Amino acid sequence: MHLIPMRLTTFTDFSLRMLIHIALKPQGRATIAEVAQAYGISENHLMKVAHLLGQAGYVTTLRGRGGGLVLARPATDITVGEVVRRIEPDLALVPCFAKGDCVILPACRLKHALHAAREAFLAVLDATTLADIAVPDAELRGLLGIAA
Amino acid sequence: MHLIPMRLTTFTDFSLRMLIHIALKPQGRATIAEVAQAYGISENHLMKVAHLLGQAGYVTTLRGRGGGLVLARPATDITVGEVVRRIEPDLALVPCFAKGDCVILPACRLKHALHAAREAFLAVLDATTLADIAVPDAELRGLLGIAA
DNA sequence: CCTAAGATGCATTATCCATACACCTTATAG
DNA sequence: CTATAAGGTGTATGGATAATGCATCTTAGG
Repeated sequence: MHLIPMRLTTFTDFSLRMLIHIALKPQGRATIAEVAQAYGISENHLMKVAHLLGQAGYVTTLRGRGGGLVLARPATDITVGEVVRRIEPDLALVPCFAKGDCVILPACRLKHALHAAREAFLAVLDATTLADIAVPDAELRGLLGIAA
Repeated sequence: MHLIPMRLTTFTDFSLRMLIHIALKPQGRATIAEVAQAYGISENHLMKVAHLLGQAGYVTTLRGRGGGLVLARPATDITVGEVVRRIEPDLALVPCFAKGDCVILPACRLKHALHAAREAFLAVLDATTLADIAVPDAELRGLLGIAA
């Protein structure tokens, strides 16, 4: 038996917000400072998010003047499930005995149910693409202060 | 947009373990001290768990000598999903704007996807009963030190 | 070569949960 | 009727983890 920490951290939250923001920009380019301001969140933290998104191959990061972030793959090709799996640290398949503190592990049936439930959770997110959640309508752009 | 803290706390973990333990006992009765010892977990914490399980109507708590905990409903009637929904504090439907810190809430499409994913997660657990995960085989009882 | 942008590491702070402790209540045995 | 075994309750402490802040470096245009 074990505990599946399935909390989505703000790190993952910010990752998704950032991708949405970039996808909504007419030219498809945004800077960290711009996203941080739009959502009123920490620029420092966002920088780390941006870096990881770059390393994971979701965005291309451009340094220097006129730089910023650009989607590295089409929005229709990036699923929410994929991003969550990649960004959320504890969603990775961790052996239940990571802490080795459960006695009935070998015979634990709850483990299977929890695993199946988690897969069902991710399956729904796998069916949702960035294009689905970043529809460039006027309302969304308005709320984010993005000119059409 | 928001963040769904879907981590299962040890509180929920203990709740399920405790229910399993009671269900596995030949006479269907267990004490807090006994369960705490079997799993090597905090008796203090377990006591709060036991109390909540009692309030939620899953067990009947009996004070005094010869007391302990007894299932208040048949194991085939208690689903894991039901317990998780009841015990996990943040799984309750919290408005996304609980913190009021997200700008695009009104137009947020990610919200819907996350909500659907959570429902899929719980649906799997709804299909699992306590009887399914507390099968009284020799292995499980052996690991818990429960005599048949 | 100045400035705008991201990269990186470290330190600090905040949050939340698990745990411990202290004391109370209930009930049965003898 | 008292001792003891059980659960009930509230407060306080500690620890893990994550969010944040700060300092410094690197890269690229103009």
